[in-house]
Amino acid sequence: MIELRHLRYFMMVAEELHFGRAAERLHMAQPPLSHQIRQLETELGFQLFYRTKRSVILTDAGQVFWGECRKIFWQLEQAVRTGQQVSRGELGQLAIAFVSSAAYNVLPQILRSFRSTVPQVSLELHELTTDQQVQWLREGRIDVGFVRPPIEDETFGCTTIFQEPLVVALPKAHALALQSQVALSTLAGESFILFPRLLAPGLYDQIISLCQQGGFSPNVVQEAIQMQTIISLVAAEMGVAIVPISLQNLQRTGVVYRPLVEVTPKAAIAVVWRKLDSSATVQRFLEVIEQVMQR
Amino acid sequence: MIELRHLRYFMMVAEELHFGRAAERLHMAQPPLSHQIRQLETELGFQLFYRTKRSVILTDAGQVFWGECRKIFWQLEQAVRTGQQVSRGELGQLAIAFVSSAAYNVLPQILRSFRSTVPQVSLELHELTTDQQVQWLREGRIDVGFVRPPIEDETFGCTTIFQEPLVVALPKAHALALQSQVALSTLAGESFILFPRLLAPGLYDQIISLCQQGGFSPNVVQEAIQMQTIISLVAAEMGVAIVPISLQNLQRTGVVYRPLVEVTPKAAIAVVWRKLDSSATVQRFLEVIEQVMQR
DNA sequence: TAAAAATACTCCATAGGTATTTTAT
DNA sequence: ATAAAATACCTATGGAGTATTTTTA
Repeated sequence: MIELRHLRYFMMVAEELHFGRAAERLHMAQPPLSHQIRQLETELGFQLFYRTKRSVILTDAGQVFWGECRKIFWQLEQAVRTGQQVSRGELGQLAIAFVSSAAYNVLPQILRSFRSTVPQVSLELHELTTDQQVQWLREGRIDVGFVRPPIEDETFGCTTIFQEPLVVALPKAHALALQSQVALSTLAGESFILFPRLLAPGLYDQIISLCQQGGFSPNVVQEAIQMQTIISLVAAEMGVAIVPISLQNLQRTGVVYRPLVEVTPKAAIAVVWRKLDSSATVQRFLEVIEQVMQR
Repeated sequence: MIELRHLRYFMMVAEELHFGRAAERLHMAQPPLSHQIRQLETELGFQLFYRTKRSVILTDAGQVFWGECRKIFWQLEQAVRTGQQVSRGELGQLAIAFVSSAAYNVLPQILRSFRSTVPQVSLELHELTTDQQVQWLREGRIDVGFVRPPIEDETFGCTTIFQEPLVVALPKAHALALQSQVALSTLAGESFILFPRLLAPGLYDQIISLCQQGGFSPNVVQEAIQMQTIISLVAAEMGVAIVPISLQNLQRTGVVYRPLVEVTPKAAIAVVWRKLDSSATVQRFLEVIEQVMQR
């Protein structure tokens, strides 16, 4: 049975064309080296060297075999190297999902930082709602998600990485748009645009309880799934919306953002991943997030 | 130190995902297999399998490493296969030279036959004179030559493979062209076209002594190196020439070939090769020649 | 509790060492 | 005469076997 040892010895003898010197460089004695080469030759079924007692030269077949052996060792190095890279999460692919609003705050920084530390990981991005992300994570279609917490499933790891206050999005022509900040109670009679509770129950409940704190239940006239759509509907004067402050980064003509007079609960964004079977790449990604958050 | 044994074991465990069954298929016991895999993992510096006592699955790095290992084994097979082919002379290249007249008799058959038996040997052909071939052989620029014997050098192997009578090439308008065969003595007064003695001393001497047998020394008015040129000069009515009969295959308008009345010596063609350091490809080539000659 | 991997040890095959011979220059 | 590979024989590392324990589903 051919072993790499045989090939290593062969390469050295082929390089030195001298069994004694080759043995020396291999830190071994000459007779076992001769023996191993002989063994390799019988295993291969052809001569590698043309030996006279005074000189050793490669046969034609030996020369060709030498070239092939180089490829083998190169392949082996490649195998070890890429294996190690994957194990360190430096090579591979990562499927990431995010709620639409995450694209306006944490995501850009994190992705930039991750790409620069491990450029050999290819990314796949999906804009999904919180509940869709939970589903996709379970199915293994994504590896990490940026969601609106809380996440119930105990098999998932989940850390809040970002918190931001809520603001009111108003049509530009709206009377309240003249004020620099808006009191909750003044929104009592307004038409509200909101997303379906299922999509992000945590944030939904925060908004509802905030309204209750202002002494009213919001009159939801329209539901929309994406934050962009909600803002568009505000621009179309369909109503007002309470949204995370980072949505200000989505400047849309016809819409203005105003802070609330009251202290609002913070809308959080969290990373989620499968606690079991999370790859080194995911670990790397989480490390990068931690680093980014510290700054 | 990583050995192919480790990789073979790893491949089997990766295939079975079960140490017991893998060990069975490798005709060995389970504990040493576990041990070898562990050894491989420490050598590599990363985990290949994620093991619970109930199940074995490949890590991401393990999967990648598995793919790389497949390539390694494929490369190894390739190395052995091509080495064997080269050793059998079935793969490689062969530089062949030939005197111009050989192109009209033995060469075509031999090349056809060789190409069909060992199609993976690439051929390089050179039309050279006998003395040039000897030179090129010494310099290693060609591996075999088709020459006009004799060859003095004892380090060369040399076998006559073909013999042919000599004929007279005459201008079509020549008086002797009317005869179906020509007596030597009638050529006594003719102008002769001949090649320089150095190019093929054997054939040259044969022609000269043939003329002497006819009672005259040829009056050489023109020398030419290539047989085609000699025939062209005959066509141009510069003189007559004595040439090997296979030159009849070179039909040139204005030239006719006539046999001699006398029994002529035979012009021979021989193969030459370096006796020392002759590759398997050369051996193969010589075998093919032998076969072709037997038919 | 049962199946499967890991651990602990034992053994022997063989890689590798030493001494010597052979052979080509 | 000498350098270098081959041969003969010996040693000991470590690969593989057996018995047992550990672990988790």
